[in-house]
Amino acid sequence: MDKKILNKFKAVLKKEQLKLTKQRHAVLANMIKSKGHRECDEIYDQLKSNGENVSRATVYRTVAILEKYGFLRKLELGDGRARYEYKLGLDHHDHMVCIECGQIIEFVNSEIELLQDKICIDMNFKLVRHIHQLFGVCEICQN
Amino acid sequence: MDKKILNKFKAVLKKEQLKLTKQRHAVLANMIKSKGHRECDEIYDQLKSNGENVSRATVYRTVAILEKYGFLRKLELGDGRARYEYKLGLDHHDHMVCIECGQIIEFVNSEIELLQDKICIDMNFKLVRHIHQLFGVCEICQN
DNA sequence: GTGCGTGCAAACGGTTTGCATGCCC
DNA sequence: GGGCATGCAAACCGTTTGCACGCAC
Repeated sequence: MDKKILNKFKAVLKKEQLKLTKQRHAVLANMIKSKGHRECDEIYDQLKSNGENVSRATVYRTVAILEKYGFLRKLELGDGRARYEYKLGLDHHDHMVCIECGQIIEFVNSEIELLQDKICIDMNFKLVRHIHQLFGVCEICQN
Repeated sequence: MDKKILNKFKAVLKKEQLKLTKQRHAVLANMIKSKGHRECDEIYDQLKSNGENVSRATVYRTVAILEKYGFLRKLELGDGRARYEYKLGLDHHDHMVCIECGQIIEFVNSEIELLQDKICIDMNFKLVRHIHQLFGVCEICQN
């Protein structure tokens, strides 16, 4: 794992009086390595097939910590399963979801972000985070 | 209930070979009357206190039908409980959610809608529906 | 050594479903 | 009268949690 990231993780854990266990390290390392939009069970299975035994409960507990401290972003796509993506140091983006094949495509639009900020300012609403998801049919599935 | 809406409901049911039961009528009437962002249990409880006995299962089954045919919109706010709002004939809007008090504020921005459409055209993505939710602290809760 | 972290299995909670009965068409 | 709809309770499923043991610090 990148030393800078690991140090940041260590610093966060220390500050919160949490311990750097091999399970926590394994979950973070795995999330950094495969930068998709991943369900907890996927993470659990992949760790298991790597011979790194981390229980499902610990995966859930760890991604919650990683989300809380900004290493991961949690996505809710409305199908009852949460996805996580690694986000530290990466630019913000939103998601298009194909309702046929489930593919998730990222998109960026700074104009929308600005309009969004303006709405919040106008309405005196202190924006903390947002979800902007476009559901439809991707190019491939249209054929 | 407005005759026009009822007729539309009847037409949909007929086309789908479904029956107009008093439970289905009660759920739709209730959704029209109280135009909030409502959980199934809320609908269930309110019907019950009106003396209209509709089982929880039937509420779930009915809102699913009403959503499918465009009478309701389903909102997923990431807390594991779905909300429904009446939408037939009303303008599209999106939502700001206060993370302190849970209040849901509606907002409209046609510029964002246009940009959104443009992104989809550019990426050859056939947009079906979208979610745009702003999470933050409302004016009241900032004090 | 202390006390947080883990694994396990059970609990949770919103939602869905199988089945016998009810009622719209 | 036929067959979809309902109510009930059980099942479902992703996620959370209580508890005894383990391990980082």
